[in-house]
Amino acid sequence: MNKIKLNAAHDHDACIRSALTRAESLCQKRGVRLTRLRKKILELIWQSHSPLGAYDLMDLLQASSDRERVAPPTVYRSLDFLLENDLIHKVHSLNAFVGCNNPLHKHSDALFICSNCGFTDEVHSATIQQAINLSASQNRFSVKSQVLEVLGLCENCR
Amino acid sequence: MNKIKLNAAHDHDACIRSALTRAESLCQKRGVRLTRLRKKILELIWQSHSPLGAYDLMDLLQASSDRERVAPPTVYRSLDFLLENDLIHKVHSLNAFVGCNNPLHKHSDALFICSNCGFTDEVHSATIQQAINLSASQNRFSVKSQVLEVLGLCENCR
DNA sequence: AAAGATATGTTATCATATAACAAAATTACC
DNA sequence: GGTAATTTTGTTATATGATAACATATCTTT
Repeated sequence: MNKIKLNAAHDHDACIRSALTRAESLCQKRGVRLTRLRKKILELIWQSHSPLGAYDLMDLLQASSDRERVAPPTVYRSLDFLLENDLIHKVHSLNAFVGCNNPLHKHSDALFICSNCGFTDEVHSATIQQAINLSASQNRFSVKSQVLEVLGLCENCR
Repeated sequence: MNKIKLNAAHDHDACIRSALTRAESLCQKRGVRLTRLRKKILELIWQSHSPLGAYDLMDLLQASSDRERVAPPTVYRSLDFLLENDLIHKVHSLNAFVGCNNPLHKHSDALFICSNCGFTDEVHSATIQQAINLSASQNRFSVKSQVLEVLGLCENCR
């Protein structure tokens, strides 16, 4: 995917800052620790604003700090922490991770991922959820979790 | 996941047979070749009726035939063929593959996957699709493809 | 039967993710 | 403040999933 083309409506710096601020307060509220490493990784994910693989993150960490290259377990542990605390999502179809917009909601949102620029939008739609729940109940299926990843072109790239 | 508990409504042998028959005629119609290997792999996938990983398939192939263990590229090439011809789906959240029910439709269906027995049901819901399309258009996003995987408990396991 | 095309075999390697244990940092408690 | 307990990070090795590149075999057409 190419570098993201920021659109006018999207102040990316503000977006990153607010995501980090929300993460801080959420972790404080939950009594968990957003350590320097975890925060750095979350920041890198938001800076990209497009799905990043764990090994991409390892490269970025090495580049952004003057530190040694961290090993896979280090980055995966931070990713696990961020996942558990709803601060990021895993994009299964890409083996990659993106920032989560609304970590406060127990959400099962749709991810709209631009295959050109990588811009990823997390959308909560009650309509989609109702449709899935209806289909589940018609098939006598009880839903525990779900993955909805939509690939296509964002407003700027289409 | 455990062995699948077949329910009364599901005649598994007939299910496999009909899937293979449909695959045969579809390939004939399309002028592509359902070779012995590809057919065997498709059969193994349907026998399981639950998502199988590529390496699981390698094991099963070895066990079911008296042949040597096939190497990864061999099985992945067959899987690619089956994917291209809409005979199977990839379950991204499990890195696994399941048989496709309706290979004739250009479909983007929901997969309901039982996390207990692995039974996987492919459901086409116009309601879900409409909801996704609506949400996409509201976000000025043009959809190319989508992945909807619902994990939970099937009728028998809940 | 030969040539061309398609499919499969083989070896090596890349990409993604985790197990197991050691060291360091943080927190809790006295 | 100092020590124990807990949590986090570092390190090494390895598991798991997937593909590249090239060789051999099989099928198709003539």
